[in-house]
Amino acid sequence: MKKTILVFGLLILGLLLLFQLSKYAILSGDLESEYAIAIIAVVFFFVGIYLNKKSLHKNNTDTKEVNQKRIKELEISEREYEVLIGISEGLSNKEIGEKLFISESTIKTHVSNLLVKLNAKRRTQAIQIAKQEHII
Amino acid sequence: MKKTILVFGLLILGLLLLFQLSKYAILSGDLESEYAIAIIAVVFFFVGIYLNKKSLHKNNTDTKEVNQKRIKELEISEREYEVLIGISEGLSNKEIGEKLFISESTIKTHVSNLLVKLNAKRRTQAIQIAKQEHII
DNA sequence: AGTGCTTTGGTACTTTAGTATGAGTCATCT
DNA sequence: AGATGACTCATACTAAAGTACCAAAGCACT
Repeated sequence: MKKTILVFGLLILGLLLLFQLSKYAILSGDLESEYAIAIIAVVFFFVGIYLNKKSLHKNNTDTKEVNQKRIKELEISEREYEVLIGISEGLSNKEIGEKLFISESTIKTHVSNLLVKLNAKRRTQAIQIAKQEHII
Repeated sequence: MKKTILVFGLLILGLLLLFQLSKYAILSGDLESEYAIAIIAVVFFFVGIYLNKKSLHKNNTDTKEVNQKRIKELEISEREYEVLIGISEGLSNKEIGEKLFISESTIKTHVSNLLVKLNAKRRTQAIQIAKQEHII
């Protein structure tokens, strides 16, 4: 957060400086007004692109941040989450068990608990809800 | 495509016009150079944002276009695709049947064919593959 | 009119999924 | 030390999902 403020502060400062410089350059005749205007145009053009990318990127990281919080809110444990990932990868209970080195019975227990916590009736619905909640 | 060229042409024309106008405005003293520069800055700032959004949006529609082609390549029929959507929504065969007003038996047939066409062992895997193929 | 494809539906059967219940282990917290 | 919660596993069921095979209706194309 502090970094963002610093970057923006420097950005605005730089732009104001450029602003003043170009104004005096034009008035004093040191610089052709075409060049000054062109520089301003190009700079602001890229500033526009930069800020746009920044804000879009922010949204992405925001939704990724929601993940962990939501998982905790739903009281999904570490192991249950691993099972959830297995489900979303299209694995069977048996395959998930082999992947995590535990029995199929245990997977069934985890899946059952997951369905309750995600308020889903089936594993396919669990996938859909988990995606909606941005936890996978 | 033609529309894009038209928009860009008009955009460039407008910017050039603005450019010339501001130059003459400054030279003739009709307008304070600050204002001219400010206008240029603001305009190019938004042009930067606009072009950025445009290019990002283009990528999205591109991936959406892949959809239909891939569905045909995989020889997935209209009805099968509707069933696939039902699966991805987390519905049971029975629920999909009720949604499409056909029997559960028929859904099972469609699902079975879908699994072969998508090279999946389970409906959950079908979801994963369908997402990978950008067909849902 | 015949061919091919999609869609529909059914029966019978096998395999997964999911529920309910109980129980043991282990680490952590109080 | 005892409570708590996460993880493990098993048995016994019930409910879905999936497979295999067959069959018929409808549509488009030639």
